[in-house]
Amino acid sequence: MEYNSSLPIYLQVATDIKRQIVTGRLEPGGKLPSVRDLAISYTVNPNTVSRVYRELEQEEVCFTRRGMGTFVTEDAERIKQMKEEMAEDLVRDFLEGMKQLGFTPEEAAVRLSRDAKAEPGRQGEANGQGEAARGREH
Amino acid sequence: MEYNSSLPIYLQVATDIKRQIVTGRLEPGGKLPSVRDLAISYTVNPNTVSRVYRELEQEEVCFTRRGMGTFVTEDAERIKQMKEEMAEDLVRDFLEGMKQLGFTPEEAAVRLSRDAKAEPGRQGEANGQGEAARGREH
Amino acid sequence: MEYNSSLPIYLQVATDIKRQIVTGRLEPGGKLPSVRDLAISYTVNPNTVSRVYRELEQEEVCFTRRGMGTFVTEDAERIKQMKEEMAEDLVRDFLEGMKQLGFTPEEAAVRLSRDAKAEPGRQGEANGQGEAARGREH
Amino acid sequence: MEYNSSLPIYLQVATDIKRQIVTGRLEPGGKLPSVRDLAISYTVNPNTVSRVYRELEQEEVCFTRRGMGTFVTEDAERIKQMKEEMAEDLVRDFLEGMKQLGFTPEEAAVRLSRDAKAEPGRQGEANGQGEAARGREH
DNA sequence: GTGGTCTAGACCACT
DNA sequence: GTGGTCTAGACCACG
Repeated sequence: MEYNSSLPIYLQVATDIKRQIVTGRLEPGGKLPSVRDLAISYTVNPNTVSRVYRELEQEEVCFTRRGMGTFVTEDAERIKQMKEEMAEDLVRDFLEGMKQLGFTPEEAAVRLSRDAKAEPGRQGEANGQGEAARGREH
Repeated sequence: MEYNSSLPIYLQVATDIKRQIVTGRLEPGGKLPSVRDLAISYTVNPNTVSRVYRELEQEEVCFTRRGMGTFVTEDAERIKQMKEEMAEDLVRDFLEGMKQLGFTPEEAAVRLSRDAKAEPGRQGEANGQGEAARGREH
Repeated sequence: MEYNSSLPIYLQVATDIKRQIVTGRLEPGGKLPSVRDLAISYTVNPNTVSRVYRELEQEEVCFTRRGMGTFVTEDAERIKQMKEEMAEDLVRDFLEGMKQLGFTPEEAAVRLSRDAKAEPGRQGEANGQGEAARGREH
Repeated sequence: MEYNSSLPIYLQVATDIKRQIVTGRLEPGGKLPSVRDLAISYTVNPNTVSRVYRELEQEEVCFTRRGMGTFVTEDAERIKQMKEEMAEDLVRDFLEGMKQLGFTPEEAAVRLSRDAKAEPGRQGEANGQGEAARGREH
């Protein structure tokens, strides 16, 4: 994962976790790594991971059982909803950017459709793993 | 303009200027503010603005006449081309983000078309002014 | 190296580096001195050296790896091409100077051939070292 | 004339005068402009022009008659000799530059001959006038 | 006035 | 350790 200094690290990590959840790499009800392990794999401070889990809990994406660990929500509907929200954010940002270039939403959509065809979907390749723990010291 | 600490300020300012050029708020051949004036309006150091103008020159978007000032290129073709490039970048970033959520380009395009219709183009509003100098301490 | 105040120092240093590259004193792919070291050896500010390296990168003579350093391009063809460009510049300047004295290019060539014979080539001596850091106060 | 800040202005002006003499634009025995007029046409300080004339006198290119003005030497041989010297300087600088690029004098001569043919002599055009008084304040 | 160059010194991200 | 960015302030050449 690449870090973007514009956002607090904990939010960037949280987004990365959420992506793994909405794409099914992390299964509903599945156990998340321990705070300590996740801290190591992302090369961040354990306190930061704690904050990540707190954030995810607040968004009702995860839940914690004392002594057991942190788990992905079992609410498939909530996961689907979250995927929607994240997609909406991307759409909104894209349209905003295009607007700043002088394109109307319709023009943006036309353009995207054209380009999307040029670069057809390769679903299998879409969510490669292995970009997990590229760190940053803390 | 909002600053995003992930990108060097000089590139963010450069992008802002380019947006004003591609949307026609700055006319081909028109004079850009002086280094010092732009430094004041963006609340950055004059050296930073120099770097912005140097960057824009390198991209052949502007040209400089010593003692006269810095000007928007008169090459309308270049401006059009730049607008294309900037739009391509947004499209690429959007598709990449959607891909990370598990959407194929086709799915992304479908979704965008749907949302674009929901929020129809308001051409008149597209190029709002007035978001000039929101500062940054120094 | 002797400084000639007519040209910005960063270009003079850049030219010096390029000379070392085209003559093979600096090898393709080889590491250049760090910004700080070069700043010391030329007795200039590190920012000036940064600008030198930026310039060389723009000319595709060098490339940079963050945290690793700056390196000579591995593209031998580019180096050869650059040597041609630099030679062309010298030829052009020479012919221009002779023209201002009233010599045609042919006359200039004849004269040069005569003088070149008088001072025959000493290939071994051509790439003398040891003219490194002759300073400049700061 | 373009000024080159690497050299004292008086030497740059002197060189310009000498070029006009060796190319015949200023005739042997001819009168040079007054200090005051030359100062105006070059936009420099009259003291600077005085120094120019002093320099030219010392090189025996000009002579001064009190109350009459400054004149080009009538010694055609001296003029021819000076042209030689100036050409020699150019040749030497060119060969030095090529040597720094790794070319032997022979190689430099070969290259120049080739390029000189590519850009054949246009003697009539060689010494255009009209680039006299492009100034510089003082 | 304009932009261009240079210095000094700071802080950051990356390895 | 590496280079990249930014600031502050100085001086210069050009018009």
